[in-house]
Amino acid sequence: MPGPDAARALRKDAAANRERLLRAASELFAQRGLDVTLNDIARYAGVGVGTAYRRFANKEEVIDALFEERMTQVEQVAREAAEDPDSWSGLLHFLEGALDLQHGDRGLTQMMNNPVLGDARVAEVRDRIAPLVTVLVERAKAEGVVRPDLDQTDLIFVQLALSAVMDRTRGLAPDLYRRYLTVFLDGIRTDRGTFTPLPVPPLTAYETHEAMTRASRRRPG
Amino acid sequence: MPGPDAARALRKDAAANRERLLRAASELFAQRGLDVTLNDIARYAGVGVGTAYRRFANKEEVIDALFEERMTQVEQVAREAAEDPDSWSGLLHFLEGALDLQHGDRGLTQMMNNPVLGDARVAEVRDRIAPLVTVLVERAKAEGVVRPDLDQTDLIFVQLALSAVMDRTRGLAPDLYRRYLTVFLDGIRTDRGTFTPLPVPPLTAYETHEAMTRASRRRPG
DNA sequence: CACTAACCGGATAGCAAATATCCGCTTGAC
DNA sequence: GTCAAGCGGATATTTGCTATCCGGTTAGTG
Repeated sequence: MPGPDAARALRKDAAANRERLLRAASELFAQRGLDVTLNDIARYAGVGVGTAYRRFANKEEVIDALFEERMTQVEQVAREAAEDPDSWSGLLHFLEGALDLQHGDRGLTQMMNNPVLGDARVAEVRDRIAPLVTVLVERAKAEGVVRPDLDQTDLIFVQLALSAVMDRTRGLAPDLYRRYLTVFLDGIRTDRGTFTPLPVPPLTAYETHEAMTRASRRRPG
Repeated sequence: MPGPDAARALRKDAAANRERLLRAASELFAQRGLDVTLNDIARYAGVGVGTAYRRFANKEEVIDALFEERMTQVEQVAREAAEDPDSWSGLLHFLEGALDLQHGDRGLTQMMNNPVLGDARVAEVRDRIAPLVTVLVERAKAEGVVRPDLDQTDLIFVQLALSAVMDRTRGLAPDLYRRYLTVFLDGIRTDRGTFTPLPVPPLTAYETHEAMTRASRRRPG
């Protein structure tokens, strides 16, 4: 009885189904977040539930299989940002880029903000990304383009804060969060003569009420 | 068969138990959020489950009974803020006050940010508070102390964003959110010569990892 | 083509957690 | 003293997800 995915070549159809499952999971996670069911994923993939469970022991294994590639995207953004010769635009690039990824993928937000996976797995990725963020912030501080009391960890929490807005306004004004990103940036930049124009109009009072009144997820935070 | 709480005087012991239940609910909601069970509440109140269900048809009815007084606190803060002769300090007072209330009451955050109650109920409260916020923002804009593209609805979303941080760091650095409130305020104030010192130290990298790695609730969001 | 190990679908068993009821016993109020 | 009102808490019900099982199908090989 080989556990799911013992390291042995799968039959062609099985391998194909595994791929369909991963693609389906990827889409569903992006649209609806990580709490879709493995059964949902199977149905969406056009495959029996049994097949899903034969290929993956449980949902976490599916998440794990997608975790790497998603986090690599984030790492990529951080790396580009850290390599930007202009430290301010690097910072900008990182925050905008990371948030934009989450913007297109609800599951990614949950992967980044929740303990969905084993500590070890998460720690490994963090150890790859954290140093880049440190560079980003320290460099900007050294050059005096941002407030001196800014900390690397602040970027994490800002991202967390803004993703809460994103989540609430998804499907109504999905990029409203960019208003607050802009305000935040104006709050940390040294050379702010005049305000950076807000890139997105505010919601009307009615729309705001709509947004706050919609069901969340079930749950998420 | 009178439904729970038909408008008829309760026997003395019954009335007392109702009070104990409400007090228990208030504390549990504050500590653990709205998703505690009616059974939890009964146990905490030192009362049988049956008693709880005799007094309230379900948890929502308990929330509803507490909703009013909680929201009145928020309204109070908004009113004080709107009456502050200094429009900037009014704004400050509102945001700090509202967030501080949430700081001490996890359930309140959920009441404010989630559709836990009927639309009608929420709409009524909103109609009482929204005008005050409008005054606050419009006045500050008119006096030129904040950026002209600030909108009243922005205060709502900032509060939402910061409460996400608060929720994540509760029990580790419960007032970390004040860092980001300060940055936000620096991002909207016109007369910022120098940065407002951040009122709270950042988390260490390790603490940040801790915070992001802890279980959320079940979920919320 | 014949054969079989691998694979498939999806009904359904299992499980967990919350909700809500029921009923025999107790107590406040008149 | 009487009894409607109230009490406790074991337990039935519900809900929604997780995971298995098994009869039927198919890829791959000689």
